Amino acid sequence: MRIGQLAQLVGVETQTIRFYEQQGLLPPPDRQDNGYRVYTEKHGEGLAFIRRCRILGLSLAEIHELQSYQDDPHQPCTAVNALLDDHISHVRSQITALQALEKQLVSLRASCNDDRGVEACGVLAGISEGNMHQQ
Amino acid sequence: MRIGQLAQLVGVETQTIRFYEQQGLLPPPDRQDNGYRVYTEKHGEGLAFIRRCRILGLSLAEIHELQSYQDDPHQPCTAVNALLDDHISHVRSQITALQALEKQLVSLRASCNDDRGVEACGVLAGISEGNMHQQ
DNA sequence: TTAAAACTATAAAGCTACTATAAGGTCAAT
DNA sequence: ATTGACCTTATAGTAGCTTTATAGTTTTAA
Ligand SMILES: [Zn+2]
Ligand SMILES: [Zn+2]
Ligand SMILES: [Zn+2]
Ligand SMILES: [Zn+2]
Repeated sequence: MRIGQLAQLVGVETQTIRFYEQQGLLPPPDRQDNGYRVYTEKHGEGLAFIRRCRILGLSLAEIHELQSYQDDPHQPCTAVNALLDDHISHVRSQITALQALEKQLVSLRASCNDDRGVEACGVLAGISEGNMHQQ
Repeated sequence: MRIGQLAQLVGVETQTIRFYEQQGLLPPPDRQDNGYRVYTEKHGEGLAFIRRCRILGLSLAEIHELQSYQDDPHQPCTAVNALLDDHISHVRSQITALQALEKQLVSLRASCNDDRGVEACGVLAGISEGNMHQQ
């Protein structure tokens, strides 16, 4: 299986596959005589794993860490679960920050309707005056 | 006023000020004979405006757009308000996506307790099996 | 058969919004 | 005279790819 087929199978671009290989997330495959990469099903599974992790918002570093646990299956899975717990709290704090931001933006937006000139725009005035309530 | 004083006044690093100048967000100040930048109060206001926009999550491109409106004060402010509306919807869709993600992560986490080996870890199994419900 | 289309390879740059480092010039005080 | 604080430019690094450039290979079609 060549790189294009693998890419289509998993739904990634070929460059992305090369990039993961370069980053050490995907093992370097064998090469044909012409230098073309040849992939096996294992590579497909590995790549799909990476993609699912990315969809879950995990960073490449976190994925790398997960892979190191996979390579050592007799360890207790405490570290895996802890990694996920950490990531969940990342996500939660992002949500909290964005919600505070949304509130601020909505109140700023409420300070203007569309029937004004830029010089009287409540939004621009609100930003310029700097009476922003820090979270 | 030199760059260090301006930086301290607004609470930014000096490199950030030079960066904004390079990006066309802050007008190039006059220079002393020795090449040092000399800033006025106007620059201070401009820089503070940029920083407040950044705190509101606006991109440098969006800030640039806002500045172009400021330079043309007789236009109606429809575009300003529209920019903010767009940004609010950016933020809202990010929140929605993150909330869906959080749900997925929490349910994945619930599939494992800490008292297993990596080979039986519900989290790793959940990712590997790929039975993830796409949002 | 040959020429174009499609695929592969590497290397390097671009994206965002800075931050950090290097190597050096300027200035006040000691 | 030299230390230290400040300023200058240029360059590289961050994350996770995407895009571009350049070139070699394979497949398909005329
Ligand atoms: Zn994380
Ligand atoms: Zn307005
Ligand atoms: Zn925006
Ligand atoms: Zn587990």
